Amino acid sequence: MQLNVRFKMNDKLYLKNPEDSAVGRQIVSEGLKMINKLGFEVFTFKKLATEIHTTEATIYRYFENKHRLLVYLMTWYWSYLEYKVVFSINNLSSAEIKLKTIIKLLVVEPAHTQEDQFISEWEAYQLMKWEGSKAYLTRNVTKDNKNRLFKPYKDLCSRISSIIKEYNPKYKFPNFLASTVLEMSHSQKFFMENLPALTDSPEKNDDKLITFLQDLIFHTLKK
Amino acid sequence: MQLNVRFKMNDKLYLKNPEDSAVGRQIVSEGLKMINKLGFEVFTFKKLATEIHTTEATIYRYFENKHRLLVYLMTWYWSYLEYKVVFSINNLSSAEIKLKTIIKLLVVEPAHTQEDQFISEWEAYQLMKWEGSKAYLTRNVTKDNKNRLFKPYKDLCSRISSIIKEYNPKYKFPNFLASTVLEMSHSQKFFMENLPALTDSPEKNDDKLITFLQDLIFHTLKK
DNA sequence: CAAATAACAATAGTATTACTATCTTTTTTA
DNA sequence: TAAAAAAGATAGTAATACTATTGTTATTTG
Repeated sequence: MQLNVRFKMNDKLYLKNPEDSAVGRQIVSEGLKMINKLGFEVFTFKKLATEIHTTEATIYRYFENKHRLLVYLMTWYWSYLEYKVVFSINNLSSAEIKLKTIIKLLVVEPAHTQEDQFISEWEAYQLMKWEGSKAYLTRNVTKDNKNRLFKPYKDLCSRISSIIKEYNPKYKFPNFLASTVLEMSHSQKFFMENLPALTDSPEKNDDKLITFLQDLIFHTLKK
Repeated sequence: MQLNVRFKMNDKLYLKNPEDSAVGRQIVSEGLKMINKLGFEVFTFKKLATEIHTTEATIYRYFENKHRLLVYLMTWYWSYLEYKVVFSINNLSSAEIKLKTIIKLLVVEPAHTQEDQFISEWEAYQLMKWEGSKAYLTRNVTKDNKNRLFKPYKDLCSRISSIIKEYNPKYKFPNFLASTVLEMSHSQKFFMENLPALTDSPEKNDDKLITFLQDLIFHTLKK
């Protein structure tokens, strides 16, 4: 089975929908790869234009600036993660198993092989790890938030939050806990790979992080 | 009592020690304020030079680029936090009370009044909240880390980690937990103020965040 | 099928950024 | 008080982050 997911993207994210044309799709998919390769600060529309044999002007017809492209990509990934979460816990009846499944899903790096999707899952995962928080750590958060650009992130968070409530309806801080797990599943991986002294897993050992997060969640939610 | 703290800064952080001259100190203290005002991306050395009535060239004699200034400031703040942590738990014998004290210290915004220090604590706290992770989320992490630029952050983390171990010597993930608390004490505050849907505290209510983090830590460390 | 229209390429141009270089003046220190 | 160091003044460059214009090529629609 070769599944191909698409999400309805907020139209404030772009000037012209990149999904509607070949160039548009290239801007998004190659842009993602290039941001990962160079880092967001070094990435420019000029470089991307050269890479995909188009012009800067063309890219600017799709995205207002490179930050919008970043938010577009992150938004796609958050939606994708919510989809994966929903899919993975489908038919599971125990909230405990649901939460365990979600943590694994968040921590484990997706496979890199044969990805012929519009947006590469593996690349999106790398982006989350390295540039994810830059989507909201700007002076435009409030405006962007009003434009509902972070809705997919909030939806993902509240999806996890509701399972936390399912597990322990009396727990007072399901959103804090959900966003903590979400944030930490990515940033602790960054630490493991780049600043291992901040972690307890010097090698790329996902199991320890999974155990840590599961412990954290279930001890906290103990009834 | 008017205490004035100074830390030995890593000399890889600057080209010329800004503490040694009036302009240097202005670059640091006004630079901090300006980054907070404009946001790191919009901040430039040119603008800072105009503000403090000096030239770009002069600033470049102190710092290689604006990212180095950011790391300098963050490094100062991490050292300062460690100092505050050590100071605040001095004479406390119970590891539990130590951890509770530290969480409060991390979460509560410092007072803004009459700060005649070289670096304003309140401004540094804002910087941590808005730009903190940008210090390490770059393609230079590894190099910067080799130059020991993140040592103060690691020291702060391991300081907390050792109290966690003191509280429960059998706990397997003291570093994960310490860095989680450290990161979350700042980024959940950012969420509370800017993306409250991700939290359980719509108003600026520190108590809830403090309770959440204390719960998190003590349930996790339950023997 | 022709005409209209939208999309894209090509090109040019501007203000700002992120620097480097050089020379002069001022301040510090020996 | 002379030498050295720091700062100021000024200039310049390559790259960035855009905007605008015009011509060309697809695509849509009447």
